[in-house]
Amino acid sequence: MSESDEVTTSCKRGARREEKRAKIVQVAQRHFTEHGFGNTTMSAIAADLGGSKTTLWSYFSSKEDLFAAALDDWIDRVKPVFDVQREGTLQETLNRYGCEFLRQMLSPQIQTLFRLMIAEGQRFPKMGHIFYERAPLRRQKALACYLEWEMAEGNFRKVDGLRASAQFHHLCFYRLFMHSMWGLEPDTSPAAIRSEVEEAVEMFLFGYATGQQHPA
Amino acid sequence: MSESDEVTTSCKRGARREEKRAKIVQVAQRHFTEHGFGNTTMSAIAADLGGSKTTLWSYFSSKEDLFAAALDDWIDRVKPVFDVQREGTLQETLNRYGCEFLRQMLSPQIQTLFRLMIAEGQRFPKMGHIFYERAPLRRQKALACYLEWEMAEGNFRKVDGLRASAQFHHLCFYRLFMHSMWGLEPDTSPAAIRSEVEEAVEMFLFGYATGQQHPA
DNA sequence: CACTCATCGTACTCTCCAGTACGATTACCT
DNA sequence: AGGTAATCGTACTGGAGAGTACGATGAGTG
Repeated sequence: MSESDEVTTSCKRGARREEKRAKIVQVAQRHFTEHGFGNTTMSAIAADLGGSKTTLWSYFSSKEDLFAAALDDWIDRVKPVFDVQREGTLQETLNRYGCEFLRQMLSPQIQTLFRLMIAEGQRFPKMGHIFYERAPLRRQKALACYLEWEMAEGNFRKVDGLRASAQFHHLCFYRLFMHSMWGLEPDTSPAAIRSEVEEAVEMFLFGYATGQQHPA
Repeated sequence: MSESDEVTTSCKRGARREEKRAKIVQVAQRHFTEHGFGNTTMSAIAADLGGSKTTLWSYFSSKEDLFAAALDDWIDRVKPVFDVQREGTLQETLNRYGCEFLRQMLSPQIQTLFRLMIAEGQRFPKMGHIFYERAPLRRQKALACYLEWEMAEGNFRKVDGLRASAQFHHLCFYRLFMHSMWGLEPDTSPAAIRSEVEEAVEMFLFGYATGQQHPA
């Protein structure tokens, strides 16, 4: 967004400006993610920076501008391990991947990000798209890719890989995740995570019906 | 909460007070669910009521008080059709139930309720518990009851009914629901709903693995 | 009728906070 | 050195909105 503004005539000035901007965004991020949009004040950010408000406004012309920049940067930074380590059976791989995924989703950072996206989503319609494409969709594509490989190997029914991938993610995380969002303080120990994911994987692969075969 | 305060010495006065209170809560509810907590003003509620601000504060001593009351009442009122109509096969029943469920979840009211729960959840820690028990949990129990019946009939693997129920609900609604939350404006036509639920049901019952039987 | 409680309207205080004005200071650049 | 951009601190404006004060008007009760 701000790299290619124009050829920076001076070197140190331009560099400092970038640095400062980054620092502002970083501080703003902390405030926004700790208190949300409404309860964060520009004055507090300026004070925290040690600088003056004037300077703040010379970088971002409004609070919403700053928020957008902070969220942008945050989303860029949230690049958790999307990789699917293809070791062992399909079942083993899904278990391993699922546990790692769920563990990440239960981290405070991700919780806060979701909370912000949902709470302020109305105010920034574009944010939703950006967020969705960079985080959940990217994830789902990565797993879909793996699932399609397993389809080719003959270990997985031939279905829409992306949808199956989304289904798997939802199965793994929404129960504990939403409980956590609602303040129910669910058990998020490694053992609980493992159990949650195991149930999901088993159902995902084998289903619950008895005495019948796949319709397809 | 306010029924058993004390024996109302006068009859008409007490009755009117209850009525008025209910009306206030109702109006407040509309405002809160339409604009959220932060963007709702007490003055607007008073104006909408036709009454004066003084009266408002004679019923609720603060904005947060009123919000709590409104949410309380709302949660009481959210009693969508939890019943599972047991007609046709397991598959048919799940499809019918799932579609109705998803349809309800995509309504603006439910969306807003979730948004409020998540956004203001920090401010009202108790709310999360109340909400969870009255809405999602109640739902999941209703379906779990049906699933356990199907287990007894031999059509469903013998597993934890509540967890399976939760899994089914999550499979059905989270994809479209969250897309809608993020402002992605997904297709929510009856056809799209049907398709989403069909995929969920099929996976739920039969799984995706090929060439193997249930491990249990 | 006398009394009381609820309500009303209006105008007010108080606080918080985004955003601005302005003059002074400190880098950097040529 | 002299010019220029960025920065600083402080004090201000302006608006929004929670909550209050107060005097007036009814309606219900005894």
